[in-house]
Amino acid sequence: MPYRTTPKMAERKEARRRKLLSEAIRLFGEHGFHATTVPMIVAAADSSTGTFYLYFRNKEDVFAAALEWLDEHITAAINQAMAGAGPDVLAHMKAAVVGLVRFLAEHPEEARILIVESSGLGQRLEAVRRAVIRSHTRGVQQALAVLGTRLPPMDTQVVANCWVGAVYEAVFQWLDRPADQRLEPEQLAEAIAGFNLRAIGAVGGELR
Amino acid sequence: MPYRTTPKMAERKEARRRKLLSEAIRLFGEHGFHATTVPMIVAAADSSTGTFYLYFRNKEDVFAAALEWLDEHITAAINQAMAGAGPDVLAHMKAAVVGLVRFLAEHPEEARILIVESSGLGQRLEAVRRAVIRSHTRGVQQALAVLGTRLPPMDTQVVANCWVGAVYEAVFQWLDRPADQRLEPEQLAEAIAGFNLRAIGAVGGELR
Amino acid sequence: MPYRTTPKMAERKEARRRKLLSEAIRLFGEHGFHATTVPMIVAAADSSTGTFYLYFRNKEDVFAAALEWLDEHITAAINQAMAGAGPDVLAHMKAAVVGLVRFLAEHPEEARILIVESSGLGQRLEAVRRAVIRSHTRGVQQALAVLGTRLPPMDTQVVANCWVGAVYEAVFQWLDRPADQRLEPEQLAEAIAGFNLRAIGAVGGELR
Amino acid sequence: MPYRTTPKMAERKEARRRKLLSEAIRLFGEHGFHATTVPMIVAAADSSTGTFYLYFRNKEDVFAAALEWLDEHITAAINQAMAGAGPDVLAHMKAAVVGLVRFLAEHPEEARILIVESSGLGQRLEAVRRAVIRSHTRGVQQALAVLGTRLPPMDTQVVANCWVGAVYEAVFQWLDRPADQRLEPEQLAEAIAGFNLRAIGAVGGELR
DNA sequence: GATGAATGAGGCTTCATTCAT
DNA sequence: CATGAATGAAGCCTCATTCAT
Repeated sequence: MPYRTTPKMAERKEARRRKLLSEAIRLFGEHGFHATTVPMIVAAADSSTGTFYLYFRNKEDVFAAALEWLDEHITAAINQAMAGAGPDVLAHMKAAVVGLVRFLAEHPEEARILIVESSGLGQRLEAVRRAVIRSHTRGVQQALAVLGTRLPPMDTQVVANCWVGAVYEAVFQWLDRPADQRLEPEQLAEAIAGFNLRAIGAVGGELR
Repeated sequence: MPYRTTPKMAERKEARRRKLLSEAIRLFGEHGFHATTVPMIVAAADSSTGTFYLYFRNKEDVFAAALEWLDEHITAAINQAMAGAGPDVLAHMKAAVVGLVRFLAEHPEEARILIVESSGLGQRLEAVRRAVIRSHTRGVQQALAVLGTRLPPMDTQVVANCWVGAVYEAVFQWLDRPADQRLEPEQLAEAIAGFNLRAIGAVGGELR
Repeated sequence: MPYRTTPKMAERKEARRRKLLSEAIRLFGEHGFHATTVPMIVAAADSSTGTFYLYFRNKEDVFAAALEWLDEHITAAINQAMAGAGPDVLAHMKAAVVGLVRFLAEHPEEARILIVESSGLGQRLEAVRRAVIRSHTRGVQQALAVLGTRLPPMDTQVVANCWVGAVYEAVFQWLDRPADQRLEPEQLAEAIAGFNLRAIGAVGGELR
Repeated sequence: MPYRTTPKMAERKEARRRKLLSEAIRLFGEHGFHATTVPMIVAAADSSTGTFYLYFRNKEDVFAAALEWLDEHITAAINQAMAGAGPDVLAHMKAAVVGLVRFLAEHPEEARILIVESSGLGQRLEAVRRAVIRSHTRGVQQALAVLGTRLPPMDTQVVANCWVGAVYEAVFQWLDRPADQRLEPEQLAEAIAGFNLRAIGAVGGELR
């Protein structure tokens, strides 16, 4: 008699996949793509090689899934932060920075997969990784476009890259220090946002 | 007749080492640490594996040497740029940015070893890589210290990181575009320097 | 109410087994033993791994069943062909060849499991495969024994092997050509039978 | 000082390769392609995995080399046998059979790689394997062409396949028996040659 | 009976490093 | 000094088989 897949089984399947993915994210963040082995991942997830390949086509695939996960969560964190920021574009931009910094600060291990590795992953993965950062860059660029002529004259492409680079580098260096020597995340966010806002000509929340 | 090491021999030795190192830098930049193999390096340098290990303890060692080479040249480029900048600190800082950007733009392949995947090397190499960037950060921080109270209130640690992050990210994204879609290096440098200077409160070459 | 195995259930069971087996035969013929995986078989048969192991002990088992199936059908085809051949032994032998060739030509995919890679299965399967061919060889040998002294002097053992080898090789090479470049099966059978009959000294349907 | 590759080294290299290849041939013949593992080969050759991949691109490559080796030696054996056979075409054909049978009988382990495996090796290998047998078939066909109208009417394509199939099957079945129950190789060769010659209408060394 | 998720042994292959020549 | 053949540890991945549902 044709038994069907029970909802319980589907749940367990999903749970397994999530476990594998979350351990993979952690390990990729800690050791990078190459130094993280499939055996390491399955051991951390209390699973087995076979199971791993049941859920992911290969090691690259799980790395891509990790980046995707990160992308979604970063985007959500930024959107949520912006949602509470009122109508002003500058306030939005600041909120986005604060949301991003807060997220990165609260998920240090996951965040590290954005720095820890770069090319040498085959074109495919590097492209995905770049896309994550590039999507923020685009957001910044759009905001700058809205501000338009009120800005000092500047190349918005370059400025957007500077903006994003400033955020990530500041956060990563912050993550690199021992936890007891770190600023409060809020202060960090404030400092970075201040830097960037001044860089586009805003003073005291106003473009002057 | 007892051999002596003639100057000529020493020259040849040095030349061989340089050849190996320069090919290694190029290949690391192109493919990353893991995807670059020792056989690839020695083939490119018309040498042999045995000889490679005569000049470098191992693959990490040559990567470290590559980073060191890059550090020296970047530092030299910056210092040279600053040397022609007059007495003003702000002018110095701008000159440093311009010098750095110009160097990275002129040595794209070598520059890439700073972003290119290098993890899973034990902490050691990653630390070296960080050190290169950190040394610029320190330079920026010192300059900021000199400007002292004339600056808007800001955490100089964070600001220095933002400053450096802005430079590198903007340059790397610039390198990522097809050559015919790039700004002129000078314009790029100008845009980045403008971003950073505004971010520390400078307007029109003056701290407002 | 106590269950009894209804005839209908037994039918369905048998049908399932047949489906699995026939798909397995097809796939083994197409890809060989190793390149055919259990998942491939169950997918082709719209079944599941679990069910597969309900009907077959393991992958070797289904291959053995495939060979057995082929043996039975080949034997039946030969017997049927011989049944219509009148009393003459030579006519019987010719009819057997024709029947075999016709069957192989009409079931090319199934026939291929006799040539297709099947080794590395322990001796067991290879032995089964050999047995199929050997049984024809025995048939030939018995016929030769009946003809006895009317034959030219020859080692019947060797001759029987030659006879069978000639049939299979000719058919397999025939199967290897594109369908539009093949002789008609009847002509093929005629040619092979002629070869073999001449080889045992028969000319014009008579032992010279 | 640029040491050159000494002749002694080249010798050793060649010896290593030969050792690996000959052990591979033996093992392939014994167990077939799939059941023969690279570790098995290197262990038998007192070598190491790394060395194996120094001489062969992969496992398929060494199998191809094995087939090539066999092809060369079979061809040589046949040619040598034919060289001493006088001017008559029939005598040549008989000599070829005798030469082939003798070679296969004297190299039973190597010969087995021609039967033991077939498709499922990727197209490439199967093609190579087929080519070995097909080249004999072509030789037979050419000889038949020379005999031309003196032959009974027959499809030379089919006949050539029968001819070759008869030889191989008879030899392989012969190899399958325990050594003490085998005919003498010369008698075997004689019997097979007799079968084939009669099959093309030759009686007593003459086409009648 | 039927299902398919889970397992893990074991295969192939790469490449940093050594050492005899 | 220079060479490159040899090594083997270790990684990725497949797939036959089991068993809880």
